[in-house]
Amino acid sequence: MRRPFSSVGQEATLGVMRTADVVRRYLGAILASYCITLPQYNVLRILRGAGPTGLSVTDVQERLIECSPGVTRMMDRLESRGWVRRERQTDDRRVVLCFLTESGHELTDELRAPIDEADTAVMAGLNEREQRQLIELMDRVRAHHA
Amino acid sequence: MRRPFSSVGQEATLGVMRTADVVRRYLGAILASYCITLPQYNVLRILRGAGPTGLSVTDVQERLIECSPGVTRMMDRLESRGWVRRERQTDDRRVVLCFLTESGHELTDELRAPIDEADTAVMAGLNEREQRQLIELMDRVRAHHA
DNA sequence: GGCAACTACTTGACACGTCAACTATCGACC
DNA sequence: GGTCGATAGTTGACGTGTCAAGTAGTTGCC
Repeated sequence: MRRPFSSVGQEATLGVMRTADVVRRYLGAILASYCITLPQYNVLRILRGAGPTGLSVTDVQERLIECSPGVTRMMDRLESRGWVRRERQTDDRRVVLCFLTESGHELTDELRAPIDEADTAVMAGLNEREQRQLIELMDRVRAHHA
Repeated sequence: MRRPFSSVGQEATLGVMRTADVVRRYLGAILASYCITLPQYNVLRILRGAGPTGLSVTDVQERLIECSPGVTRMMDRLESRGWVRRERQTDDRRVVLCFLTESGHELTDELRAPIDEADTAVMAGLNEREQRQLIELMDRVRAHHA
């Protein structure tokens, strides 16, 4: 090893960020062949889960744990590609509801299997018990800061 | 839980990315009070580790696992803030060597303790044994795809 | 010497993520 | 009913990560 870590915490934080980069790049490469990015796919997946009632920009933002300006602009792109439709709520006109279009449903249908496969493949260095262990450890890291 | 995961792999990949976001935001918040970003600090830390011989842009890029264009532009900013000095190597004029300046040394000296503390704090949900376990699991995830 | 292939880096373009500031709307209270 | 504060969303600006294309310099081979 080139770098001597100055603490276990440092090694862990760097490890988490490096591992996330590996995962992101792996999934991103799969999605690139469908001309969509990982953040965009995540939004579509969230809207899909919401069903026909749709979600407000704030709802999507909360599920992404990301700032709302980013969501607005993401929706701009997703709408211009025809995967998302936006509509102002009538009873509270401040709220913008977002829905998956028919085309968006088709895309997420098509992507479900390859992404599921990729999620499994990228974690293939660990068996199922170890993956659950990893999940639990990470859950506790996040829980401690919530 | 709102979202039922369709596989253990999916839960693990989402967990890794969410945990990395938490870590990034936590460390980023500490660094923001020193008017520097996490990626910038990482570059300074790398240059510091290299010592007075400096590092080429490619060397830095390899350690960051990031594309070189990003490194060039990061160096532009770090140089304009006076933390980094660049110099063309004389025996191979394609290579640009990067060095930490005196000011850059002072900043990294000042940041070492608070960042060490933050690395520990952000992982405080796990004891040391668990942190080592997490590190080992993540190492194996990365090793499997290297 | 001269040309071709390669390497190191830079630049342009675009997708994000984030902060600050702004607009539109709602709700509550006088 | 009108004003004030809160809320939902948008826009501008900037740092960053990435791809594609371009430039400068090096090496190898004739």
